[in-house]
Parts: sequence; structure tokens; C-alpha cells
Amino acid sequence: MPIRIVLADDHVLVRQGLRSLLEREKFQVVAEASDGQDAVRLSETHHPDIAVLDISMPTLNGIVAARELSRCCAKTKAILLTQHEEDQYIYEALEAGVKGYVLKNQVASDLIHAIQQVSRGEFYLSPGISRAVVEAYRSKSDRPVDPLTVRERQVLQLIAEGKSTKDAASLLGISVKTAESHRMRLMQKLDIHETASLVRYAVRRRLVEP
Amino acid sequence: MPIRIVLADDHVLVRQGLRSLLEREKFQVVAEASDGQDAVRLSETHHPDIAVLDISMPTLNGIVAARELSRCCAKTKAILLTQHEEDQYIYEALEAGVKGYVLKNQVASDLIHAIQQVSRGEFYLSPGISRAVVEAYRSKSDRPVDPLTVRERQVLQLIAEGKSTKDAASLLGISVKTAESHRMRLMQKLDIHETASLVRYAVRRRLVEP
DNA sequence: AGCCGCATAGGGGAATCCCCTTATAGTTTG
DNA sequence: CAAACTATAAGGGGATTCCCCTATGCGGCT
Repeated sequence: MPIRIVLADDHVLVRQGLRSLLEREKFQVVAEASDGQDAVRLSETHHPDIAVLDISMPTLNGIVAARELSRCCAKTKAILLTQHEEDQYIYEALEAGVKGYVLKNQVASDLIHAIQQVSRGEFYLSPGISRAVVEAYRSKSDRPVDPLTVRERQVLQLIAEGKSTKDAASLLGISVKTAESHRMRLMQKLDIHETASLVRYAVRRRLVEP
Repeated sequence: MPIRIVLADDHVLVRQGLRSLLEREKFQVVAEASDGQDAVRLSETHHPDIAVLDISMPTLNGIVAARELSRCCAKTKAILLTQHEEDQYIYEALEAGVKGYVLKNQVASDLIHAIQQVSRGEFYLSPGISRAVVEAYRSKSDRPVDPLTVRERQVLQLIAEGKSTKDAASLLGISVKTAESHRMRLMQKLDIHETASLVRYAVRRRLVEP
């Protein structure tokens, strides 16, 4: 029985390329998602062994999606794909229950190994980020976490992507007033008072691409 | 005789995914490059029919590399890959002699078509950017690296810094309504309709720090 | 001379943002 | 268990954004 995979990346072309790679290795890609919410939804449906998640995705980024997955689909193990190796989110990723962390500027065999290793219940980290992991753990005590809750971060990401509060609400399946509440509270927490600064904050935090 | 291709993208994983896709379609990938200089060098060596170039690459970005190619390897036709639907990129790309322009959030068949069409000597543009191309050709005489006027850029910067239109107006010593006019016109020019996207644009253009 | 882009300025209106308040229910933590 | 935090929802209201529209004066180009 082949290893079953859900594949999430917002670039269709990249996604199909990865799919082609994985299928060549006899993995079974049971579903593709172009955003975090889809990735979670499809994982709930298909119960794959592995979810390969790009970090920068609309609606839910890969880390938040991984956190969701560890709640709703404990069987599914998340492997994150990322472009940047100076990623300060490695810590959060590990905290979110991610089992593998693969850099996009590694060779394909790296992802293959990651999938095999993770599906055996082990961890996998791309070469070159071990240092970053150590860094992350070292500064664990004085880590500059942003004080936001998961929900607030979701709302923030959608706002920064250019969605209105109303759009964000319907995308998250909550009331407009609830979304407004989240938005207001996160702005209070961050001591930010306009959308513009909010967006710059989100860009700094790599919640969205500039 | 298969169509011979040089493939350039700084993310190895993405590159190998694309290669897998292309080889499935019986194209022959004769070389891979992880930056623009390599792409040019390898094209000089292998004289491929097509060079598939990611736009964002180290040393030489895809557009500059395409310009080099049109000088040194006239036979090789450049196809650009990009994430963003940025109008001014398209303009620069066409000026650089690019024959195809494919968005990463298009399906793989789009790239396949692009390669086939371009190798036949035609142009190929991903659906959804034709409008931008028309725009680009319409204003062919002046080169809008950034299509904004000085005043519009000033307003944009202040907006992106978190100032309200009113604040921007008083900082520039003009009427609120004038500032609003500038703001509206620059948003029209950029085809942007919310503050958030405006801020991300300003960050990309390095008008403000994220 | 006439057209065009640019900066200036304003009217008006619908939608959205920003911020205040209150309230309930569930979870986590001390 | 109580306290704290979180997610949910809602009412209200002033400020701002977003997008129409018109209009004037200035400089440059053909």
C-alpha cells in the first residue's frame, strides 16, 4: 500500500511539478490544495499519511494548517515546504506538531527522504536548518512570539492579503462582527491602529509575501 | 527530435518538479540552472530551443537573463515563469525579447502549451495577463518602470507608512481632496483596490520598510 | 493651436474601518 | 474551583476608504 499524500501549494504549476516527482516515486497523491483551508478540509476527507504544505499560502499558512491538522487528523503527519532557510518560524512549526521541514532549494530526493522517514514515525529536517533549529531552541526563553492567538493570526493574514473584514469572516465561516472583534483585539495587542501598519507587520512576520 | 530546454529556477525542488513534468511530455531538459548567469552560460553551451526562466533568481533575474540570451543565443527563445501578475514586469519582459510569459498559478498544461507554441515561433501569454500586455504596448513610448508620477509615489509612500489620506495631504501641504485624487489615480494605474495590497506593493518597490 | 498628462481641488455616496461596549460559552491554568 | 484566556456574536457611531463625477491651470509635444 503506497504512502498517501495531500499536497498543498498555492502555485498550481509548482504543485503539479511536485506531484509528478512524487508519483514517479510511487507515492500516491490523493488530493491537491491551493490554500491552507483546503489542505485541512481535504485531509479531513482523505485521511492521508502525509500532508506536504507550503508555508506561504493564502487563507491559512502552512504552519497554521499544520496546527489544525494535529487537532483534527492526528494520523496525518505534516511536512512543511519553505523557500527561506533563515526562517524564524521553525520553532513555531515544531510547536505546531510538524514532523518534517524541507527547504525548496534542496534536491527532490530530500523531499522523498522526508516523506519516507516521517511516514515511519521519525522526524526529518533538511540539511542546513539544524543550525536554525538549535538557534530557535536556544532562544526559546526569550523568543519574541507575537502575542496573537491562532484565530487572530488567521484574521491578520487575510487582512494583509487584501481581504476586507467581511471577506475574512465568510472565508473563516464566522460572523462579520466576530471577525471585527478579532481584528480589533489583535490591533490593540500589537498597538497598531491602521491597516497599513498591520500589513507591514504581517510581512515582517512572514505571514504574507510582500 | 525533441524540443531541447534549459530550465532555470533557484529552488532546486521546484526545478526538479518542473523537469519531471516536462520530461513526462517528452521534452528534453538539457541543463538546469539555479541562477541567471548559469542559465545564460548553459544556454551558450547547449543552444537549447527554449529557456524556461524563473523571474526571481540570484545574480541575474529572469528578465535580465532573457535580455542576455537575445544577444548571445538568438536561436534560444525565453519563456518567463513568475508568481506575480505584475504589470511592469511584463512590460520589461517583452522589451527584453521574451517569447512567453507563464504564471506559476496556472496549470502545468499552460507551460506545456507555452513551450510548444513558442518553439513554433509564436508568442504565448498565460490567460489573465493579456490586459496588462495591452496596457504595456499602449504606453509603449515611455518606459514605466514604475508607472507612477513623483507626487503619486509620495502619496503612496505615506499611505504605506500608515498615514491616512488626510495626514498625507497635510504633510504634503495639499488639500485632502487632491491627495485623494492622487491616491485614487495611482490605485487605478496599479490595478489595486485595497490599502493592504497597496502596502505590499510599496514594500516590494522598497518605498517603505516592511 | 490643440491635445495630453499632471497637479490641483471639490461634491457626493456606499462600503469599510476603527473603536467602544456587552455577553455567553468553552478551555486552560493556577 | 476560581480565574484567566479565548472564540463567538452583536449594537452603535464617527472616521476613513474607495470610487464615481467635474473642473482649472500649467507645461510639453506634434
